[in-house]
Amino acid sequence: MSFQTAAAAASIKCGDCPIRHRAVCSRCETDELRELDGLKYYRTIEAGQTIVWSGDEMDFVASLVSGIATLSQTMEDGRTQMVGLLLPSDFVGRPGRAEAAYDVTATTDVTLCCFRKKPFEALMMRTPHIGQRLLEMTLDELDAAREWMLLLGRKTAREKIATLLAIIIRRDASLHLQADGGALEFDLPLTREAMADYLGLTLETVSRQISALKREGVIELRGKRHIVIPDLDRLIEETGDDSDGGVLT
Amino acid sequence: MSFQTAAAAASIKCGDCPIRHRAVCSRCETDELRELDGLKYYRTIEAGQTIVWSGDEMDFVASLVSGIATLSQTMEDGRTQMVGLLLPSDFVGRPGRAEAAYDVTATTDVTLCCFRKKPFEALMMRTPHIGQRLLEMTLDELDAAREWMLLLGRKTAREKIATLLAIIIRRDASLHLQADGGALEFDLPLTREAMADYLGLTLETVSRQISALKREGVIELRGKRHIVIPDLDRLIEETGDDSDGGVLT
DNA sequence: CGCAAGATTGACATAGGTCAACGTGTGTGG
DNA sequence: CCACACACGTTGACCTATGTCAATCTTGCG
Repeated sequence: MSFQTAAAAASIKCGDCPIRHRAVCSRCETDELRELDGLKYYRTIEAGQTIVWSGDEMDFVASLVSGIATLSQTMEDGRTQMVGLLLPSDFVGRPGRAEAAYDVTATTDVTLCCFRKKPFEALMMRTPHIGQRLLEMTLDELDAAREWMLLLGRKTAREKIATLLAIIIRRDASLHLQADGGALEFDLPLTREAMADYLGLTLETVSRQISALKREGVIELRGKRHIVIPDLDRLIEETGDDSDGGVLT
Repeated sequence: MSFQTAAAAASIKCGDCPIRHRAVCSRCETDELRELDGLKYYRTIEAGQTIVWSGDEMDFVASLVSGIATLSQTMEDGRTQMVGLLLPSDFVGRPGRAEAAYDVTATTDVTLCCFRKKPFEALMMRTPHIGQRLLEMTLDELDAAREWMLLLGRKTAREKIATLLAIIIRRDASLHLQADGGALEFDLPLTREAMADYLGLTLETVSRQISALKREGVIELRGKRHIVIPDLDRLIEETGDDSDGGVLT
């Protein structure tokens, strides 16, 4: 497991932090921020590296500053299921728990803003704003997990793929908004295997369904990872969800 | 939707409440309890009735006092997936959200301890103990949801059934502890259809797998709903989980 | 250039879904 | 007190979506 302290990142002041308004610390006042500023330290992890293994002692919690990481569980015989996708501003670790419950793996290069667990927990007791925000974030994650349960339990392979693509777009849309009428496009941040682990499929099925969607014109591929959606409504029909879904509204 | 105020239940003082030490209010001090006592009202729902429909305006939150309820999501074409099982002390509703996100259905007769949402939210702002406990409970639910994602995405039908039985036993064990060496037994609180909705299977598959487990002596049936486990380790082997699993330890 | 790592595709196997018939048991009304 | 209806459960025959195994293609990189 390789990591290093990011010399450059270490100098970021919380006030300038890119995830300032979305992370656990988003509700903190100036003086609370100052305290966090003193506690925090940055850590960077290269793409492909595992950040923590399930069962490891975990003496820190963190906010994901940049990059993408996955939470996954693996059975003894190797079957694995992704149980969460961590994006910038998401929280890693659980206050009040000593051991990691899941494997956390960096999908791209990742920067974490870490806090040693004990001081963080102490701060949390003194600072209701942090607990409040963490509750809100946890409730959102619970909703996402439950939406995923519907996908895993009841959707077909094709619906699963379409849903994943739609979710990635929805997320992307909230950042670099694109022309409404025009074609949407984005880079898949996941390998076929990672997609399979997320969707409860095999990579072969993922590959076949992507090919099928391409053949039928629902999506276009530019290279293996870059996807173009000529007609978003068409894609959304394929997800099996209620037609609206609140995308881009 | 039929419900009524439980005249008898209405007189329960928080101090005597059966879920006093596990629910959202578990950390509250005497004076905080007094305040809750003033806010709360009881509501009972008969087995089979739906408590709220997904999308409904929801102007209350509640603790489940007795009985069992389910959270589920249904797709337009009728496919449904249970996304949570609510047991006594579990919390219903989400502070800060106006509409219910899931159908909540009473599986058995159910008693709720309700709070109108606005006053409860206000109380939560003033009383960190409630938010803290709710965070803890939400984190536990998130873990449970993620464990269920592994089951839905990667387990075989047989493993799914065995896991469900093991979970019910684990829960039961924490109440009426039974002789360690002796056979464990319990009543299934769910129909085959509800089990299927929980496990992402059809009821036929559930029925077949239960028959198979019976045929092979992993379980015994007394009537349709009462289950006897002659050898717990044997059942746990069938779940596909790590051998220990922390059951009864 | 030539190999890995990722991705695609094909042939085939199978777990679980679907449709349909048949049990079982319990509460209700004649 | 019977019977019969209805909800729940079981079982069978068959089908299909997805998994498995294996060969081949593509592409970026040392």
